[in-house]
Amino acid sequence: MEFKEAKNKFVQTWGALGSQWGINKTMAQIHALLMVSNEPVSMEDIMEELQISRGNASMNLRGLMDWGIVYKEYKAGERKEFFTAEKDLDELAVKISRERSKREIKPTLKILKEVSTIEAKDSAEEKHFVDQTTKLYDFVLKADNMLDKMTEFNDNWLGKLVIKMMK
Amino acid sequence: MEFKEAKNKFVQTWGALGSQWGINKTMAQIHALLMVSNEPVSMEDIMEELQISRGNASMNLRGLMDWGIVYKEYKAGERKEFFTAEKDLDELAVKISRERSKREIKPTLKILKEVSTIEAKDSAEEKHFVDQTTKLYDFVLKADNMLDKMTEFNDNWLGKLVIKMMK
DNA sequence: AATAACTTTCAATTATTTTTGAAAGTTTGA
DNA sequence: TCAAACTTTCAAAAATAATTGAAAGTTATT
Repeated sequence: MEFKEAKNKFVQTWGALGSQWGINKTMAQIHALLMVSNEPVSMEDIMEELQISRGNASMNLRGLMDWGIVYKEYKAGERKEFFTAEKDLDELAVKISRERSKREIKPTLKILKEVSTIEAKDSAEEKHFVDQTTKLYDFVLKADNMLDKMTEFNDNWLGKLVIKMMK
Repeated sequence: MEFKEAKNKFVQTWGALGSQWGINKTMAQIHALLMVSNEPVSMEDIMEELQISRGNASMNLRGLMDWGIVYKEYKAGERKEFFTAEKDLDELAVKISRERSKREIKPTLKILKEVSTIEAKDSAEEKHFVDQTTKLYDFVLKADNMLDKMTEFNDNWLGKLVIKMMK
């Protein structure tokens, strides 16, 4: 396999994966493209490589910057903007975890707290509901704390964690 | 908040969460409904509670059974089928992890292996591509192994893990 | 202050995904 | 073997999400 083919394959694969994880395909593809680029890429080049419109490129780049995993860069003497991706994978994982926690887990916890604290009358049905949603609340809270802990490590936490787990 | 309202809120929330994670809304809602039901639910009842068609219920129930997180049950003397969800949350997490590994991570690893082993000529661009995809391969492989380890614990692995991490 | 070089926005279009419902399929029991 | 009581399938319709492209917006330069 030659370079161009490999690069394309990687971008396509990462894009497909993105859509399974609630990130849109183009956004994931742009991210993939930037991750494997050794230097900042202009919007023009992104449009060209992925065959997408200016509007599409602009919106998805913004999305990636909102996630904190893509940065704008300016080159001296050049008027246009260039983009780079976070390339450190531990850092990438940390940012994605934090963002998902903020966007999804925290709001879910709030709802779980609410629904699990209704006054369960004596019916088995209601008791089970309260019991199950309480367990779910505890579980999700614990999972979220785990993510927090991981961001504390930060330096190769995944490697350290795997070692700990094997003991 | 009264029971019916709480139950509905929970089902809606879980459904919305599902769509962010690549699982469709109805599938997640059915799962939510079954999780908080203290006894098996018929397809008829699911259709009624979620206001969905027979075809939709049938297909999504099958999807949930393919994930191994919903089971069919038969009641003596009754002709129709009933459904229950896996209610043990550790078990649920293990099943979802295993399935995602099989469906998404393993195929991705295969591609990453392929593209990271092209012969990088001497251009900085190609070198960076090989370097970055290799790192990604290692990272994803490690993450996948971590999931495997977690399934070994199985009994409240999440709690144990959090304790370990705090040390 | 005018213009050139760029980026962002958003209504309309296009593509994708989900849902429906009726026909076909299956199983049980008389 | 027939029919009743179910479930599954799948083509068409509906709903949702992504994309386009041109106009509006912004910023730097002369």
